[in-house]
Amino acid sequence: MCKVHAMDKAEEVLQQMTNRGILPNSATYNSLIHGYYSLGQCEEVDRILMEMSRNGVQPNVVTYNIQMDYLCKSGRCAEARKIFDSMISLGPKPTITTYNILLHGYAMEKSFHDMHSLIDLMVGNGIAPDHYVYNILISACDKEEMVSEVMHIFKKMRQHGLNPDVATYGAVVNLLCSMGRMDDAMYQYNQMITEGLAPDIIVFSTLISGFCTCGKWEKVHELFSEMLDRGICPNTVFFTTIMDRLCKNGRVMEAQDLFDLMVHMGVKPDVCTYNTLIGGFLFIGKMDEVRKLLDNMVSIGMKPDVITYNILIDGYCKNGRIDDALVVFREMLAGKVKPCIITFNIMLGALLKGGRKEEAKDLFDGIWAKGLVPTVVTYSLMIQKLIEEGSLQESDDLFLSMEKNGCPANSRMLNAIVRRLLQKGEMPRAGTYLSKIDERSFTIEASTASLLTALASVGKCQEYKGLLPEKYHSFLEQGTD
DNA sequence: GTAGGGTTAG
Repeated sequence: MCKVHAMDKAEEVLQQMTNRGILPNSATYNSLIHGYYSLGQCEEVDRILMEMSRNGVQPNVVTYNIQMDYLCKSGRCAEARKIFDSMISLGPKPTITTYNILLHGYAMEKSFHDMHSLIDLMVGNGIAPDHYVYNILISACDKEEMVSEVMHIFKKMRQHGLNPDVATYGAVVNLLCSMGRMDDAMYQYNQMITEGLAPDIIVFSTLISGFCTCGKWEKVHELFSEMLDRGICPNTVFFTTIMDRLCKNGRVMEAQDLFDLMVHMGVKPDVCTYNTLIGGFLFIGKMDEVRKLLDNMVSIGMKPDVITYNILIDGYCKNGRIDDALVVFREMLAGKVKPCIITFNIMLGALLKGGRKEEAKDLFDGIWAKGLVPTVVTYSLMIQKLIEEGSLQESDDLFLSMEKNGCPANSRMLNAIVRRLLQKGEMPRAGTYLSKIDERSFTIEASTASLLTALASVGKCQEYKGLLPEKYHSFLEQGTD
């Protein structure tokens, strides 16, 4: 019942069992906690946790895993890590699932350093990596230069006695398709069939999206019939995935055609489908089409959700209509779809970019009153603006208070700060933040490195060397060639 | 019994 989100029914059963003197245990409560988290109802989770402790039922490893998974998927890995650390020191002992949940969280924020040190810790604690570990690693790779890395991991897993499964191939095919390397993707697809694995709907949607993006319609049709021949029915996610890829490539009218096709085939669009298409029309600035879709949504009884609003606000901002975005934002504050931290991040970013710092500052200060927690992205936006306008003491203070509030900077944020400081010619401070990248074993991004190189080429190499950590001197020297 | 990976929107 929890899995199908029939929480009222589940609560009823809980009530019945209690009435008959059958005491719920951790597994009973875990089912409810998982159900409420997947509906985003954290107050209900807190209520269950209180009830658990009142009845003397201890949370077990699964309880913590569920909580960690929720935190990681909400972009709050730092908080999940705290639970993990307390499990290491006080128990219950993390299982391979616990490691994988955190690993996936780090993968979502592309913290490769954290991923690798977690795998080291796991192996050090006597747990051998399984399929999940390898598949998470592969799916975190999303850049051209990572293809060889992925192929390496691919080989390595076989050496450890784990044969790639459908999800492994799915991740590899996805990477190749996103690089536009359709021939290589098809090679892997054929390879997987040779190994006796049955391609599923995800593999087909990935390949078909790839061919749609490059307009190879004959391959699209070929794969689509092969999918049907294998008895796989296209579903909502399948169509939405392809529509998203089309929209991102500016082929919004083709996405619209697909929308019509899915309706024609009797596959029901969901909120995500509408949001995808709305985002597409905003991207090409067709506001009348956006309006039509919103009306259409409401007319069939589908409710726009927080993401619909975020897409709208973001779209208005990107079309230079910040005041229209603010109107929507205020509607949210007053209405029943409450803004989330991402809504704030979008609005903050747009106000700062538009030079409206005072309004941004007020918005930032109001986050806590809405019961929301700022993320690295939120702080990063504010800090970069402070640097840009030269309020360096203030930016340092905000950085410190951020980390003190349990939100440690990640690699991307530190790199962004260093780039801003370099652009402002603030070498000693850039040096300080470069050292933080080093201390935390993060790596310097290509764009940061090339900025260092470019700066050195204006002839101040020696002067800069005294201000930056020695490790980065080679970038300066490249600039003097 | 309850928890984890590869396609979809901010």
